[in-house]
Amino acid sequence: MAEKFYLTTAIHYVNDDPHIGHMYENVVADVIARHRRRMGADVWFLTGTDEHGQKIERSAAKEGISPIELADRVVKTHHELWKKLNISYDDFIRTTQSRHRIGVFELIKRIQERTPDDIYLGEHGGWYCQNEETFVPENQVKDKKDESGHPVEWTTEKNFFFKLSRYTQPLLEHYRKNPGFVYPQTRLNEVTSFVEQGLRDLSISRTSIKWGIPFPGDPDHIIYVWMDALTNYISALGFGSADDERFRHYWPADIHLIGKDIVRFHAVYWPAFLMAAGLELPKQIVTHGWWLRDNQKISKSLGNVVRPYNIIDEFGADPFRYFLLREMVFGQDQDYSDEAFLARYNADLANDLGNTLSRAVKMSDSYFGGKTPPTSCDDNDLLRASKQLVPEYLKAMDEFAFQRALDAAWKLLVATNGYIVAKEPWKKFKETGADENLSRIIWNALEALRIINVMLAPIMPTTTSEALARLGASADDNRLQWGGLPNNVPVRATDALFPRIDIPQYLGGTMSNPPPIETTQAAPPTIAKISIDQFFEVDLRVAEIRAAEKVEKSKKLIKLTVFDGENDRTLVAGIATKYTPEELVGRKVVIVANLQPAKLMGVESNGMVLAASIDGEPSLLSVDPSVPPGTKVK
RNA sequence: CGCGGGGUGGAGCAGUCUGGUAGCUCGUUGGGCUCAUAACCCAAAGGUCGCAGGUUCAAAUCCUGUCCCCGCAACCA
Repeated sequence: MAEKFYLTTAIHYVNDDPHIGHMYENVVADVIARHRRRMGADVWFLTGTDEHGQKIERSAAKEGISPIELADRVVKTHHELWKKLNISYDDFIRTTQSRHRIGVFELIKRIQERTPDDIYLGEHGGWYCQNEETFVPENQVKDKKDESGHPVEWTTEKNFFFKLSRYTQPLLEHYRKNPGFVYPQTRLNEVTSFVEQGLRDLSISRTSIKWGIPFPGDPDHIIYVWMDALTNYISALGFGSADDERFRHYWPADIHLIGKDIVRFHAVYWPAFLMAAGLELPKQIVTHGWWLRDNQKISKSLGNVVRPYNIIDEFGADPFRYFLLREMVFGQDQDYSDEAFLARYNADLANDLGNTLSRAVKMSDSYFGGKTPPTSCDDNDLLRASKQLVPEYLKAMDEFAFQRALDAAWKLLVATNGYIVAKEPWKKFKETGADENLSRIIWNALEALRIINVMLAPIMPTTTSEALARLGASADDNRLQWGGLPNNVPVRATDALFPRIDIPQYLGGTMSNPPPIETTQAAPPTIAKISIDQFFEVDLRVAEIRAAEKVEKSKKLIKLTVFDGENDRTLVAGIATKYTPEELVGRKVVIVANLQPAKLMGVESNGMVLAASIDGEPSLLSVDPSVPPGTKVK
């Protein structure tokens, strides 16, 4: 009986098309799944989508469609992409499916039965916006207004709560006993110190949201994000349904693969829910890093979302999959660029892998009548190299160190190239013909390439099948031991597997032309026209800076005392990245004098200093020194 | 003292947990080969591993302090 192996990705939120981060996560999961499968495990690989919540509700409303219509549309792009990327998932869960709802109900029921006071009705306080009919997250509230300027009020509502606080000690205990529970270790340390500060109970329902799963027995309440989303890992297995055989077989999960940003929910909330319900905990939560663009986090608002569909379309899934795993040190963040991809493609895939395959196959083809050589060999340098490198490769694969795994494969590849040069088979063919010695040499090179391609198969499933077939092995060969290549079977010498690419030409000419990167630009904000009267509502004046000091513990803020012609007033400006307090004193600036006061880092600011902003860098508007303070600006 | 990540040859990065001659890819220079995708092979130049202390026979690696960069959180009025 094969060992079961249950692997999940996070479910992806459907408010937008997937980007490189989602792609990376699913590719990594797929590589793990394929590797385990061919090592004989009984793998169940789950991915899916998170479709509930306010954002979806609102995006859909904006487009004038129902939430489910929006979700259906985005899910379609997910499916298409995963097909394109060869993601071999066994199941795809959507949180809008009835099986998911059944699973969530069952989880809540189990918690209520087991520890009745773990879920209770309590009061939740937050900033509520009348216009949007919703609670606004704390960080989007400024001066009692939300991001779009609507007034918000501190409001309380009745919510269901989960008694997370009760699980502080049990969780810490679990971390202590299972140091591998979160990988890598630094993430577990992070979680541990968070839990050590003590946990607060968790609000698990909202009455202000419509789009979601109603709370059992109280349909005014909608089950809130994490209680809903996390449950997908068991609802997909049929948890709570009549047919829960899969749940009984595959649960607990062997690996939840997630991004490092949601480790808290998976390592704290999720195990707490499961403990409360009396269910087994997942064995391991594996966290990966982020893809960055120009060393910045990818975000929609920055408009630097990377969606390299052009790369995938042009080069196919395999080179892209290879790049994702080779370029990133698992767990760390990594910068993305098309140039880096192209460099890897040419150097590793075209020059090394493709070219070596090509030269070896062509020699076999022409020296041995289109077939693999008649004589095998079980004592040579390449055999010894493979005996050392294959275990290294396997160890790295088990540790999610894909970069090292690929390194091991490439060492064997480089050794093969070196072997060919050292043995000079072309010379031997001219001198002595296709004798036994030559047969061994070519066979060794082909056999090493067979093993290399078997190593690479989980990462590049399509091209390695093709390569194995060209070598005379079977396309689904998965034997990592030396000696698997048959004699006297046809090889296929044909076109290049990874044709070299002319990088400057691909990037469209000179360096002065920045390469086309597939990004979605943030839509240019459309600013409504205002009347001149509206403009005059803004009281712009010249003011002189009398004093300036940095605001304590702040990075950007400088507290200014300015003379506006009548009074000294205090205002706070976010310009510390560019200006020191000393150089500001005595300077004349333009201020907005009738702005509502606001508190920033505890300092009240009465007005605003005008500055031009270049990529977030402020540059103060200067005024002719002869202009006296208090002068109106229009 | 908010939390975390990073500082290693020209560029990009491994290596740090489990101290022991500093490694990979790209780039540069010289040579070789011509089977192969103007590719491949060999060799060379290039690093006081941010800085300062400490532990040790031995420190990129462990400890202490310090500087700089980047995220997150809190402040861009």
